[in-house]
Order: sequence, then C-alpha cells, then structure tokens
Amino acid sequence: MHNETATADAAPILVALLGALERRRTDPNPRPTTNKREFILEVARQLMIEKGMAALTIRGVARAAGMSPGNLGYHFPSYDALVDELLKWVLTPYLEEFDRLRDAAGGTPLDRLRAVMNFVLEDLANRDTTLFFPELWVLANRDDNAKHHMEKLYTGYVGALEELIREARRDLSDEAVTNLAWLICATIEGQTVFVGAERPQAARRDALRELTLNTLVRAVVEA
Amino acid sequence: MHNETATADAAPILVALLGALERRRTDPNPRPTTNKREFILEVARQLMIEKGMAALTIRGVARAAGMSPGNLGYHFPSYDALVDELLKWVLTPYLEEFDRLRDAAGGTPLDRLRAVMNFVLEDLANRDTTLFFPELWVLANRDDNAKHHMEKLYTGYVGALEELIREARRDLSDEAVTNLAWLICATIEGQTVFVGAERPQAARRDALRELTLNTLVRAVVEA
DNA sequence: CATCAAATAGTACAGTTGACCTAGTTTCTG
DNA sequence: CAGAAACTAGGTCAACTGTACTATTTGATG
Repeated sequence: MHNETATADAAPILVALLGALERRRTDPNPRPTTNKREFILEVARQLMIEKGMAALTIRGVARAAGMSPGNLGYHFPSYDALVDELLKWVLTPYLEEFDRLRDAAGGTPLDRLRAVMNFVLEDLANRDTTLFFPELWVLANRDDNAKHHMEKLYTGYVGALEELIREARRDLSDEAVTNLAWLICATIEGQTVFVGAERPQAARRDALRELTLNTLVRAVVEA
Repeated sequence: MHNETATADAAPILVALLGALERRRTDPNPRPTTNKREFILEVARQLMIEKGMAALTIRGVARAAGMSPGNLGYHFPSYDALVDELLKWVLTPYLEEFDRLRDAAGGTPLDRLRAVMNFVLEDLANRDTTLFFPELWVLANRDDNAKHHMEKLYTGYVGALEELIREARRDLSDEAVTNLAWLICATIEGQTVFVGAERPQAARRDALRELTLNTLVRAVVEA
C-alpha cells in the first residue's frame, strides 16, 4: 500500500494536479516518456503559485510531488534546469494561443485584435494567472533566464497585437503601431494586479474589461 | 577609528544611502530621535530593491547598515515590525503627493488629472520604483500587512483620480467615475513592468507616456 | 525467467540562514 | 557622575539548501 501510483499515495492536492495536467494536455499524441516530467512541472507550477518562488526548491517540489529529492534530481539535473523547464511549460501555451488568435480566420482584423485582448483579460481572472505573472515579473529582475522567457512571451504577444493593428490601420507608421501594441499590453497586464482573482477590485472586473476593450479599440481606430 | 559615525566606517554604499535620506527629508523640523530609524529603513529599502524580498532579513539589513543584528532588534522589535515600517516609509510620501496634486490650485480638473497621471508615469522610470512595486505586489499576495499597505496606497491614488474625474465630468455616475479611475491606475501601473528603468522597452517610455496620457484623457472626456 | 536500463529512495555533505535573546559594554545627556 | 539610550558579541535552536552518491525497486524486452 506504499508504492502503487503517484495518484494513490500522494496528498489530495495531487489528484487536483493530475486533473490540471489532463486539462493542459491538448496534444493528440501523448508522449508517455514525458509524463512524469510534466507531472513534476505541474507540481512545481502549483507550488510556485501557492507559496511563491521562495518555496520553489528541489526539496519542496519533491515533497509536494511525493518523491525523493534524489529522484527529482534524476528528472531535472539542477534547480536552474527545473525552473527553465517550468517557465517553458507555463509560457509556451500562451505563445501558441497568441499565434492561433492572430491567424484565426473570419472577422475583421479589429475583431481579432479584440479577441486577443479579450483572451488575456479573461485569463487574468484565473487565480493561477493572477499569482503566476507578478511572480515572473519579479523573478525576471534578478534571473537572466527568467528575463529571457519573459521577453519571449511579451514579444510574441505584442507581435500578434502589432500585426493585427497594422492590418486594421495600414496608414499608421511602424512606430505608431508598436507604441499602440505596447500600450495595449501594459494596460491589460496592469489589470492583473487590481482585478485579478481575489483582488480587492475583482467585482469590477467585467465592467473594467468592457471599458478597457472600448478604450483601446478606440485608441487604435482614432490613432 | 572604529566608532565615529555610521558614515565613516560603513560600506561606500552607505554614503549614497545618506544622500538618498537627505533627498527624502523634506520635513522642515528634523526629528533627531528618528534619524537612526530612518537610516535603517533607507538601508532596508535599498536592500529590498537591489536584492529582493528574499534578501530582506534582519541579518541582511544589519550587515548592510553596518550594525549588529542585536542592535537592529533594539530599533525594530521584530522582522514584521521592520517590514511594516519600511512599507509606511516608502508609501507615505506617495499618498502625500497624491493629496497635494489633487488639491493643487490652478488649472482645470483635467489639468490636475493629467498632472497626477504624469507624476506616476514619470516616477515609474526611477529604478527604485521599477523594482520596488512589483516586489510589493508579490509580497501582498502572501502577507496580509503588505496587502493592507498596498490597498491603502491604491485607495488614496484612485481616490484622487476619482475626485478629479468627477470634477471634470459631473454628469457621470459614481460607478463610471470609479471604473475610469481604476482603468487609469491599472494602465499606468502596468507600464512599470515594460517601460520602467532598464526594461526592454524603456526607449519607448516617453512616446508611450504621451500616448497613454492622450488615450486616458480622451477616455475620461468621451466616456 | 533472466536481464538490464530506467526510475526511485534514502541519505550524507557541508554548509547557510533564519529570528530572536541575553549579558555585558559604550556613548550620550542632563 | 548617574542613568538612560544605543550598541556589540555571542549564542540558541531549528530549519533548510542544492547536489552527489549509493542502493534498491520496477518494468519492459528478449
């Protein structure tokens, strides 16, 4: 009764974790060899979200994952490698989604721009998102690898915005397009701090989303 | 030669710290009894900014201030007390400045609104600000006292915005005014992460400030 | 069933660090 | 000079760090 599966003898939180893993797995060709790795990454993600970067240690992750530190070392050769893979694991789906929304068929460029903005505005209401991203911003202040991942994320995000703005407003200069894109990015990310999950102004979230969407679309149209 | 003043035998950084202290002291009636406390708070502030909350420890502050941990315990009875006073020390000047700008004589309400926004947009270019506030946002996720200070700060900030918006647009509902104020707050705070000091898009800061100012003022005028 | 590599546990290393406390010393002030 | 304020040194005790190493279990293949 001590060595069945990770699900069986692990803490209750792990059941929820496996659920989250399942939700994340959109890949139609599951790669069994990476299953355990992904499980660990998911545990690490939850730990970082629940307890902050200070609690994200080899031992802490191992404990939360119900395995020994030695075994975790087998899957991830070092702490830095673990963090690196964790950031990839969390951020890659966002980049994929930005690409998908940018290239989506149907609707005007302005509709698609609105869709990208709406995606982020709705995502920031998730507790995981509300807690994860500020943690990333702070981490990136002192960790070059985190900074790299952060830049990659926002470059992809803003790149998608730029392309859609350009399509909508072919008369604007590249500079004007880029400035608008960063304005949109900063405006929306800033809301994480104030109307994210369980934030003081969370009740205002939907109203603020509409106001934001209208204000930013108008900024693009009337630039 | 071992006990002259804190300036003499302390690390070079301390000289700069005392400079910062001097800049901060706008009080025409210096309170000598609090000098050493303020010195410690200033050291703690710098430490938090340079190395992050993880480095803000009793020992760390004592080392950076060139004193023994025991002596630091004399001035601040506990770690929590130190952090509490540190947050007050950093945030109070902002609240005072918001009040000052809100009540400033001369100019239309819209001018004063613009002045408040401009103050924050320019402040976020300071390296200290760029690094301090994200740290505060993360800290507030897991520390109730920090959360309290953060709410107090933004309540004051948004309160000032609300009053100025209301003066400029007496026809708007309270709800509309509040939503506009939080939109402004989130929009501007979000820029810290992207065009703050030494950030990848810092070169875009001035252009983005103008765009932000115009966009937000228009949002208020045309709401 | 035997084999063998992958996976896993356990633990030792070699420190570091944390907040807090106590007893004693210096410095300042009236 | 007395007494208060400011300060130092040293220590307590508990917890934790990443990593390396060995020994064991597991699971699939032949």
